[in-house]
Amino acid sequence: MNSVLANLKIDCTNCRLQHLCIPRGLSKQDIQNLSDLVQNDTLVHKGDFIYRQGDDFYGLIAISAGSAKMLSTDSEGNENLTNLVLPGELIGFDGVATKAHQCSAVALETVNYCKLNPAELDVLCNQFPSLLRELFSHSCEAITESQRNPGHKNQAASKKLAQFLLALSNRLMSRGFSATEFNLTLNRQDLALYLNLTPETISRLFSKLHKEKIISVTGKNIQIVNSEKLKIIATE
Amino acid sequence: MNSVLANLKIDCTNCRLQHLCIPRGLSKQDIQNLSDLVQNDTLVHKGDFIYRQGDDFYGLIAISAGSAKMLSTDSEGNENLTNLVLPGELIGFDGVATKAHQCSAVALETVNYCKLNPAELDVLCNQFPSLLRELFSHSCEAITESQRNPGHKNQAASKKLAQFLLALSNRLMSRGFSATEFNLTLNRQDLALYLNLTPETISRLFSKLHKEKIISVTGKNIQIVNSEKLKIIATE
DNA sequence: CGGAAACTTGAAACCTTTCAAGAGTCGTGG
DNA sequence: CCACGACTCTTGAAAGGTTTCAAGTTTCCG
Repeated sequence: MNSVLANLKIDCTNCRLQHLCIPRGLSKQDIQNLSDLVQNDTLVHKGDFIYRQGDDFYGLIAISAGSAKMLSTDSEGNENLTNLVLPGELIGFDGVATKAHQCSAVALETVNYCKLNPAELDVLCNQFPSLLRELFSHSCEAITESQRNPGHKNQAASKKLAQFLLALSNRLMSRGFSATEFNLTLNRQDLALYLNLTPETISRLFSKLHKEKIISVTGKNIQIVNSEKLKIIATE
Repeated sequence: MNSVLANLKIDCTNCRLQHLCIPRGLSKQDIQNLSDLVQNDTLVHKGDFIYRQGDDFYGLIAISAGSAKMLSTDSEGNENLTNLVLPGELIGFDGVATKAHQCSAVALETVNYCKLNPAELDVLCNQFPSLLRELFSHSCEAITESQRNPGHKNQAASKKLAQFLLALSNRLMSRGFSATEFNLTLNRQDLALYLNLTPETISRLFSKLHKEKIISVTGKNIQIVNSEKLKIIATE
């Protein structure tokens, strides 16, 4: 590893995810103000909880590396997987209104994250309205997203899976990763929870898409072989 | 109608929905500040659009009377019904981040609404951080809600319908309406869109619940006859 | 009052789930 | 480094529930 690079302090002013994270659209001065409030680069391992449903509000968190899943247990005790979180995305909004988290965030692999603590969020609210405005914008975007893409509609299972794979491919590409080959950090059970299917159905669909040479599946390694056909399946 | 009451100007400081709407948790001074920025009581009729998907951001809107549905057409041209909106609820967040609305809001009956215009939202952002903070809190709540209750999970159709009816009953009750008898402002087609079922299935379920004397259905008039049994169906 | 739209009801088809069993993968310990 | 055990994944067959297609009935509104 390059030790010069390794010693550079990473903060918001030089983060490679600026265009996705809170700094998006902010002035240099605002990014500096933000950077002074943010706690950078906490590391957690696969399976660790970043926060748990029921915890006191832990802060707004930006995933800087790795991926995480959002879990929420409803009043009947059923566990739902509500989101897959990639680098540059913000989580923690579920603890703002009630001061206690309504979801759990679990690392799917080694994860680095930055955090704006509750106290610093208050500082920001009082002193830097433009930053708060940006956070407001982020949260509104999350609403729109979760309302417009209720990924769990009663569509054909193959359509839901194709849409998931294409969306993931796009999200990975916009983060600088390969759009055609990637590692699925969710296992079949988690993916089934997310898409409202059973693990068996997921497995059958993967096999079918593999046989048809539309994707190549080797365990969690996925290659998109024929994205055109995949798009056709995604639109039916 | 009582003319004295009718002539009283309704604003945020005397609104009966204070406990649900933006003023929730604000100081008297903040409510006054808010009230000065809000445009009160616009009236629209059944079928009218409050705003359309694609419109420039129209403002944050609080429904003060009546009900509305939120529609969004996805990239494939399929129309989804993402929400039923009741008095005291805020809409318009879908236009904040992009400055253009990602959903349409359509009145299901005569609707009155109050509006915080984009320009006033900016004033608020710069001058009254505590109000902006409250809005941020509202938007975070909406995220939590839409992520935790993806009302359209692949559950038994009867369970989804029972859950919908019970949730609607609770929401109406907390707004001062009857919890056991109400008018369904959504038609079967809209309800089917919302629950991800077909109108035929909705119709069959209503007939079944009616025969079993769990609810009484006469067109759009719904009475909850046996809420205990309905709760059992809702939890399976 | 009449026509269009919304709603209801029936029967068959289709797709996912469920249940079951076997195959593959991973990590730990000998 | 290999072996074992647990867990995950795959595959098959049957069952069940919603959708689809179709036709009839009711409601609403001009």
